[in-house]
Amino acid sequence: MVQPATNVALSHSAHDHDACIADALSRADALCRQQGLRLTAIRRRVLELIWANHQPTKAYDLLAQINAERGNAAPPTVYRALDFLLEAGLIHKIESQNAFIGCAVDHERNQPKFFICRTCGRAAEIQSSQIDDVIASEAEEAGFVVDHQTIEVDGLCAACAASTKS
Amino acid sequence: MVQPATNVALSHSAHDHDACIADALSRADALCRQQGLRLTAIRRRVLELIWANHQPTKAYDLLAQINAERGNAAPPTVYRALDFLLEAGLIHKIESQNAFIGCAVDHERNQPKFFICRTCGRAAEIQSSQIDDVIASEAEEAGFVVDHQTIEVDGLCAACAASTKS
DNA sequence: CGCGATGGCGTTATCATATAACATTAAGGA
DNA sequence: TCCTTAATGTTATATGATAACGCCATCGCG
Ligand SMILES: [Zn+2]
Ligand SMILES: [Zn+2]
Ligand SMILES: [Zn+2]
Ligand SMILES: [Zn+2]
Repeated sequence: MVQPATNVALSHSAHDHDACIADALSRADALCRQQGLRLTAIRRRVLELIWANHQPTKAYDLLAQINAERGNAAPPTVYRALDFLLEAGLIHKIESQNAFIGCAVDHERNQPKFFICRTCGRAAEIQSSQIDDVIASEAEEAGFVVDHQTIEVDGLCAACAASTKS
Repeated sequence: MVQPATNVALSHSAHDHDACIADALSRADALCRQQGLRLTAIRRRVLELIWANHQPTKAYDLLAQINAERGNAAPPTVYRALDFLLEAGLIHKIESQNAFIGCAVDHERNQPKFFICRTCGRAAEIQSSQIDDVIASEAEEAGFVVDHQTIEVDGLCAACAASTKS
């Protein structure tokens, strides 16, 4: 079972990170098998790097990490992998940072949304559907048909807020 | 009195656009006078262009519009004006589009948030504080201290939805 | 008034992010 | 096998944003 992402992602306490990455990859494998998508070597490696970083990660940083191990890939290599992963719902883009982060959330009834700590850089995807409900009702009222949401809340996570308190 | 921005901005019906621009500029003049900020010629012109476009506008488009009339400004000219206007709260950045839009909203008790129509390109800043309230309570629960929000809801405005209907 | 401090702007160069276009290779089905 | 399609490689370029430096206008002060 996946724990609420909020806790793991924003927590500063240690966790079994290898297992965390492995879980994400096996979920990805399962999802792709089930949907007839091809999680090729590059795509899988990009996803793995994103999870390994465990923070919103920039495309060119991924590119550098890839090139450190396999030679000289060009930007399209990474961007195509990112496009695939986005499309498959395996990652999200953090628009306010031009960065990408892994998704461990079920989006049947809610859209992606994030708390992002400006101090430690961690981003937590939160799953509550309350925000979606309010947006839906506001949209309804305005006759607006919702397609996609970008919700990124910047601030201080609990741990960083605590250590800031003079 | 400023009407709720939602209606004006997403409405496809005509409005007195010259007055709309003039209002925005006079509000900006007042705010800057009051806060001891200098709304210089360039800054004012950039703000005017943003309002004239009445849609999220890209920095390099503004640059082109400026250059069409005054010669050859360089990117920093526009970006510095944009930084000033953002800082002053006179415009917002639409992160999902790397574009900028004028603000006609009172942000005492709520943070910027937008409905953006993918068909007509219009963006409406909505003022409801319900969304802020829910986010605040979710944040509270997680011990997260909110600093800034990026809320951009993409979809179809009422007018475009109506004309799409089969 | 003369002077120095500051802020705004011009200019050049460069960095950062993302995609277009086309060639090549790999995978999968008849 | 051979054909089709999807994925990847490769080169070039588009698009978005900032660093760094110098000049000049504005303003406070002696
Ligand atoms: Zn997600
Ligand atoms: Zn933190
Ligand atoms: Zn606003
Ligand atoms: Zn529309």
